[in-house]
Amino acid sequence: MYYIEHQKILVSVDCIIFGFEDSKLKVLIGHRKMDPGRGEWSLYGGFVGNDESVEDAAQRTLFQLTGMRNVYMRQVGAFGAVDRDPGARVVSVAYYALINVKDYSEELMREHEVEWMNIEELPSMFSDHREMILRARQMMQLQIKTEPVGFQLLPRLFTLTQLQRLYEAVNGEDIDKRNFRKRIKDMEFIEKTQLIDKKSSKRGAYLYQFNNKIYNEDKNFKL
Amino acid sequence: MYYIEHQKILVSVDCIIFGFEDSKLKVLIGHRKMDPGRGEWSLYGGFVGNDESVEDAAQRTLFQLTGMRNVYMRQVGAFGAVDRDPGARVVSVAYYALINVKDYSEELMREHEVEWMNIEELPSMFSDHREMILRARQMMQLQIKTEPVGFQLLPRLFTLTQLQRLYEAVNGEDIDKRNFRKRIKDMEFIEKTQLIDKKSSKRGAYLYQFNNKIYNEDKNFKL
DNA sequence: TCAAAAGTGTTAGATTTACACCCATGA
DNA sequence: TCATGGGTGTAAATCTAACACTTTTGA
Repeated sequence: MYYIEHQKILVSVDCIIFGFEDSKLKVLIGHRKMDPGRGEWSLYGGFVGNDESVEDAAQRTLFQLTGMRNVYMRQVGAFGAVDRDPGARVVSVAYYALINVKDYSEELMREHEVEWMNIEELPSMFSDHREMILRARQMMQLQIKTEPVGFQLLPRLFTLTQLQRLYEAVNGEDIDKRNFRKRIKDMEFIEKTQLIDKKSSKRGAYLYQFNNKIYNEDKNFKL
Repeated sequence: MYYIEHQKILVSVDCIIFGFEDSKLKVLIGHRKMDPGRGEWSLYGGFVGNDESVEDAAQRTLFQLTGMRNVYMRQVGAFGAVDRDPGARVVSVAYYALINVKDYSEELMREHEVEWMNIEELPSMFSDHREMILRARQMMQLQIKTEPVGFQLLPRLFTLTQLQRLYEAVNGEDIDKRNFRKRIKDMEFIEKTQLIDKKSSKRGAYLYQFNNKIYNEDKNFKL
């Protein structure tokens, strides 16, 4: 074996799981179930095993929490302050994931005792978890401007108002409705269906869907 | 102690050191001096000790190689494939740094047997070091559009042509000279001095400098 | 009947892009 | 004297931002 003279360190992953509900960007957090720090608000995380990649560990952790696979996930970065975890030296790699709130069963939420917290109203949290969330949000804000990732947070069929509220929630500022719709119309991969949503208004609104095949033809997204 | 049931892993840092010379973006790489992989093209790296943050380890590693402190550095991310290092399981956190080629002594270059490699002509490299460099470059390309980090790669005094060549090298495409200079003129924190550089042309060109104090007043940068 | 959300175009201003010639100097 | 890099302005096209009213329908 090589590098034997060097010190090994615990490596963990933490999942920042974003969801969108009631026109608000939310993040899934719970109360820490182990010492030290038991009871504090915390991200859901796990340790990286010797025989799994860091990426796989993040996917596995997300699966444990949500039962979902093939979820959109991106690395936020490594957090490596010496005293970031009061229990031991742990270097953690944060990932953010985008899921549709409706796909996450309330049953699992109760089982893991996690809840959707409004991103604008984060409590103080265990270790550096709050900074992780803020960094993840910054990255997501950049990402969502140039790649069609917002659809991960919506149901397959969505109204234009929902889509607009999503962008407003992520970026934290209002968007002009007419300008927004004009830009959407230019994107052929956001397809209008003939279905009408009657839940959100009396009049009803057309439902749209993201067509990934068309998007892949020229990947021309800008919002 | 907590978390005792979990496995510890070697954590390393790798430094992607960018420089700018002969109108080309370059990266400092050398031949690996240890087994396994001895002799392969490699980034300069080091292991993270138990009592230093990952960030500090990166700064320390950079200092070992260049003798420089207070260098502009940003994390690229964690690389965690199980078999990325043939010697052992190692999770590595990559950082990129921007330095002025002139500040790096040829003596140290010889001592560490590293050289400036054109970013467009990267050889195949040890482990995932090539991917690290490519990711670092992508991040740098984004960064340099909205923050005045390019000056880190230039001497304190520079000509507008040098600055333009730098942006061309980073983004890999030519820029119109008149449009470029128009944009520069709008930025008050890029100050014209009365000094003339005679090295690069017979006529001579005015030297400019970045004024960080003025920049901090309203941080309005866009290129 | 009225409150609430859906839907729809135009215009002024700002920004971006394309483009060509003269200048100063050392070799 | 000429080759080399330094320096300069304008106009067309594109993009962005601001703005208000009509429609539909369930309560």
